[in-house]
Parts: sequence; C-alpha cells; structure tokens
Amino acid sequence: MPNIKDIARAAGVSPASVSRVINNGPKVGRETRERIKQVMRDMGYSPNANAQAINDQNNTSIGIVLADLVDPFFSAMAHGIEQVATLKNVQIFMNSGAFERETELRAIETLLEHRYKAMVIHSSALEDNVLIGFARKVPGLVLINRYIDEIAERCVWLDDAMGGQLMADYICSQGHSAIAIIDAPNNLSNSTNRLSGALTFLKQRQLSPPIQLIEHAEATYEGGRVAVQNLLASGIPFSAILAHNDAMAIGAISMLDAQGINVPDDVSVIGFDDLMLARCIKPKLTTINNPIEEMAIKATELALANSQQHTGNQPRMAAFKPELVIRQSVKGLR
Amino acid sequence: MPNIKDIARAAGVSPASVSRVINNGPKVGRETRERIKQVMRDMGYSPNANAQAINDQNNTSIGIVLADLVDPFFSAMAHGIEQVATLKNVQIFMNSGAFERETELRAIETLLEHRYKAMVIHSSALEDNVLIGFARKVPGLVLINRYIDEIAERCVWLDDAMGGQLMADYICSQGHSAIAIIDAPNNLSNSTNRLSGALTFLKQRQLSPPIQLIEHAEATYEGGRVAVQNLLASGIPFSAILAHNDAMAIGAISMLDAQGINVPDDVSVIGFDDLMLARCIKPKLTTINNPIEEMAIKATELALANSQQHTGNQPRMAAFKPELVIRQSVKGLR
DNA sequence: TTGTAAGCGTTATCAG
DNA sequence: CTGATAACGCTTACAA
Repeated sequence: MPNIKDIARAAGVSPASVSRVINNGPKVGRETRERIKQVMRDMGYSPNANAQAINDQNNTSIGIVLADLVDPFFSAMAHGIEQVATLKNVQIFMNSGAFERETELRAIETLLEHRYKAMVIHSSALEDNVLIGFARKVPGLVLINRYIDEIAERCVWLDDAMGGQLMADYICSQGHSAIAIIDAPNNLSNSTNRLSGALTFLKQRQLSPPIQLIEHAEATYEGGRVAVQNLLASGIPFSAILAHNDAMAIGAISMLDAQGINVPDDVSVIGFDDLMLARCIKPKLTTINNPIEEMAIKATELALANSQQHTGNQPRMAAFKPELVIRQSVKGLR
Repeated sequence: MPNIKDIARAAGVSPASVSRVINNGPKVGRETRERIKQVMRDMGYSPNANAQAINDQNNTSIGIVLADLVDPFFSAMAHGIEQVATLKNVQIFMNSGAFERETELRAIETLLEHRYKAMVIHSSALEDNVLIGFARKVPGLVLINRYIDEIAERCVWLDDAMGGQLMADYICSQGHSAIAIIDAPNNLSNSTNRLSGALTFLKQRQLSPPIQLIEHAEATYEGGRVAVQNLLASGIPFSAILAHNDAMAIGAISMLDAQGINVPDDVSVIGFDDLMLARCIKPKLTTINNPIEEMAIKATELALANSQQHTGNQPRMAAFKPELVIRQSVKGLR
C-alpha cells in the first residue's frame, strides 16, 4: 500500500504537493494536480486516516455508544444519528455498551483514545460522576436518554416521570383500578422515573397497587412474558398492566394470550416507546410515544455543534415530552 | 490532554518507559511502573490511538459496513458481529451504506483509510469487480449476504434460490395454485435469486403466475402494503402470496386485513427471514428461516482469521441453507 | 506554484 | 531495567 512519498516520487513532485491535492488545497498548478491525481488512482493510493488524525482534530467523524443494536429502541436512535451524520457528511463510529458498566467504560475510552471530538453516548450503567468527568474532558460529548443535573446542557432526555403519569392517568380514566405494573430491573434511571411517575399518580387516587402486582423483569419481550407469569401466579386479580416498554408489553400480551386471557377484553395493556412494532401487532398497542429519533437527531446536532470550538452556542434544555397514543389494547371499564 | 512526553516528564522517566507501561511491556522496574501508572491516572492520560495505529496494523478493531441500522435484518447481523467481537475483544467500527452505491463506496473507502485489517461488508449496490478489487487489497475483508464467484472463499451467503424454491414448494403442497409474488426492487441479487428459485419451481408445476401477480416494491412494511394494493387492483384472484421478506409479508397482511381479507382463511402469506417479528404478530408468520446471525458470526470469524497473516487457514465454502418454518399464516386448501 | 523541513504522539531498536 | 533516537505517514509553515 503506497504512501504519500511513493506518490510524490512517482509523480516527480514533493510530498507537500501531493498532500495539497489530497486535501483539495489551493496552491497547486492545474496540470501538476491532474498528474498527481492520475498517479494516485494508478497506484491505488488511500491516505492513512490515522496519520492524518494524529495532528489535527478529527472533525469528520462522530463516535457513538449505544447499548445494543438489536433492540428496536436503539435502532431508532441509530437511525436518527445516521440522518444527521449523512446530512453533515460525517462518519459514524459506533460501539456498543451492552448495559454493562465495564463495557460502557471501555467503549467511551476507546472513543476518547481515537480523539473523537463529537460523541453521542447512551450509558445506563456508568455512574453520574464518571460521565461528568468525560463530559468535562470532551466538549462535544452529549448524553442521550439520561439526565444529569451538573451537565444538564449536555443531556438529551425524555421526561420519564411524565410518561409514567400519562400511563397511569389514562388507565384510571378508563375506569381501571386493579392495576399491575411490569417494570425493568430497577437500576435503570428511566425505569425508576417512569415507575415513580405512575406510582405518584396512583397514590393520589388511592390506587397504589399491592407490592405483588409490581413485577421487575428484563426489559424485553421475554421479560414481559416472565413478568406476566409471575403476576398470574400471585393470584391477585388485575384488569390492567402498565409495561415499562413496548417490548415488555408485547411479551405480556403474548403470554396472556397463551393463557387464554384476551387483550383488551379481559386485561388492558399499555406500552411505552411507540415503536413500529406497536402498530404491527394485534391488537394495536396503546402506548406512550417516545420521540427517540428526534432526541437522537437533537443529540447529534448538539454534539457536532459543541465539537467545533465555536463556543458561541447557547445550550438549551433538551427535555422531550412523551405523548399518549391511543390504539386498541386498552378497554374502558363500565 | 497530556501526551506521552508529558507523562514521562512528570514521572521523571523517558517516553520509552511510559510506552512500555502503556503496552504492559516487560522491561520496566516494579516501582517505576507503579509510579508511571499513578502519574497517568493523575493526569488523565489517554493514549492517542491514531498515533499508535500509524505504524503497526490495527488488529484490535474490525470495520463493518451494513446497509441500515433500523431494519431488524441488519440488526440481527450487527448482533452476530458483536458477539464475536466481544468474545475476541475487538472493537467494532460501523458505517452504513444505505443501499446506495456512492455511500457504500465511501463507507468502504473510509474503512480502508483507517487501515482496518478486518472488515465485514454488506454491499448491495456496488459492482462485483469493485468489491473484488477491495477484497484483493484487504485480505481480512469478507462479504456477507452476497456471493461473487471470483472471491467465493471471502463470501458468506444464503442459498437464496433454494429459499425461493422452499416457499414455492410448500405453498403448492398446501394446494395453492393462484400464487402472487411480492418482490423487492429487482436490482438486489438476493431478490432475483429468490424469485428465480420460486419461479423455476412453479414453472415445473405449470403454475407460473401471470405477470400481473408479480409485484415489485420496497422491501419494507410499507412496500408490502403498496404491493398488495396493486395486486388487488389488478383484479386477478390469488389465494397465496410469496413475500420477499418478513417485513413485506407483515405489511401485506396488514393491508389485506384493512381490506377485510383474512389471513390465512382467505389468503395465505409466506415470509422470508424469520425475524423475531414473525413470531410476534397474529397470525404467526409462516416463513423461511434465514440464519442471519450465524452468517454474521461466521463472516466475522473469517474476517478476523484472515486479517492475521497466519495465512494457513483453509477457506471453506460458507453457503448457508434456508429452512421452512411453518406457523399460522398459510392455510391448506382442500 | 513548488519544495524543504519541522513537527504530531507513539513504538521499536539499540546502546548503556 | 532505562533512555536516546529514528522511524511511521501526513500536514504546514516557511522558503524559494
């Protein structure tokens, strides 16, 4: 694989001129430029990005850490990021953190080592102060789907408590009072916020569910199935389920269905996120819209803007609002 | 951000010693090593990966090009790749090609410029000879979901023709004879192979569908809906649909449903890929299992193996076989 | 317009 | 065990 000197030699010019051509620099004669270009093509030259990046800041890429690439939730994020990146002609380098502290840490450190100036990070397992440390170090680092007070202007997040409240409010308004909750493992800040939003609302209505009707399980389709099994096993009757996300809701529905329990006739279910999936299943899922893609777009724009030292940007709060989407999985009780 | 010299100075040693510590090199005194480590921590040192990569081949990362991150099909691929990468302690750098020639080209070139020694590429738009060129240049480059004869040992693909045949065979065995096909745009090699596999089989049975019952549309949920609309508009009756993939099949079902046509009672539908989605919808989708994740695992292992110059590896053919998965969306005709 | 030469941060070779 | 010093491939003043 030839380097810049090889090209220079072959074209009978200095490396400097070749460099100028590579970067579309101005000070090269018309015909020299053409000759150099020709030689580069002939020899299959490809500039070494590592060598280029050693000097100046690499502003042509953005580094990403997401938890998981299979989960449609993160796919939606990736998609939002991608749109902005394509628009601004920026390459995406992506790592996954798999919800594990060490992996997340390693992923961010790798990004740091590559000196990415812009980063969009989803971290569920790292402690606030660790993230604050990274944020202070890298001006173009933005946290998505997480809120940390000290670096609020670097966060893009959803008002989860409001989402939880929305679910509870709606389900109550439909006349339900025996309400079960299937939640994610409670180490996720999202989930605690959603849960507390819902519980606060229910408490005000004197409708707090008994502890047996609050199940924690993995935030997946399978987790939803397991949670419903446990709920049923408890023997305590319920007419509605508030799920932590659509995946759990859909798992829940499938398990209820398998047990001969009809949704929404026997039990109502409400999801969270409003993924594409929610529209595809039967009954169509009533859920809370989570504008993930928009958040991702916002986060990417913010990261890119902050990464150019222009410093003149006014940080605005980037809290997004969830919205209720009524479909078919909740039935009104008379 | 401090560099190796700063650390050396602060620790009162030479850069060489710091470098040895960074790389867990052997020839450093016990207490010197500790002192250096301490200084690195104190000063928040992070080695510059670009500078490291300038010399030697970067064997700690693998470069990936996929078409799209939202499509569950590619998510599954990403997941397979991720598993191997995690296992072998390799970082993933991922780009997307968006099914467009120029974007795919740019994505691969970027990987090349970063001198990744291992690459897993999904390319649907680039010409064979372009890919062959890249493959010759990078020994650790593997093509996934595509077959090119000249570099067969660098390809990991599905026997699509067999998949098409499987669909046709099954649908015939269930007594269907008025068969419609909804296919992807015909520039995709997958789709032509699937289609021709199905058509060949049907022709043998004298069951070739009329041209009006072969619809091309985008290989998405929406595309499936559009295709069904066109099919219905043609006025030609059909009792079964062979879809190019699960997304189209599910779109098709939703449109049929909207038109008051029941699946499978009025029309049978068979998908392709066997994504998670296929199990979540009602009726559960009868489909062709596409071992995407396994293919991705294989491709990644191959890329990683080929990227180490050990050269002693025997390339084996990596054609995967599709399998019929019978669920609920096809009904036998009496 | 073109070339020379000094970096950029790291690793590797070779002395000590 | 430790330290100079020369690469690595490229960019960029500064000269010419």
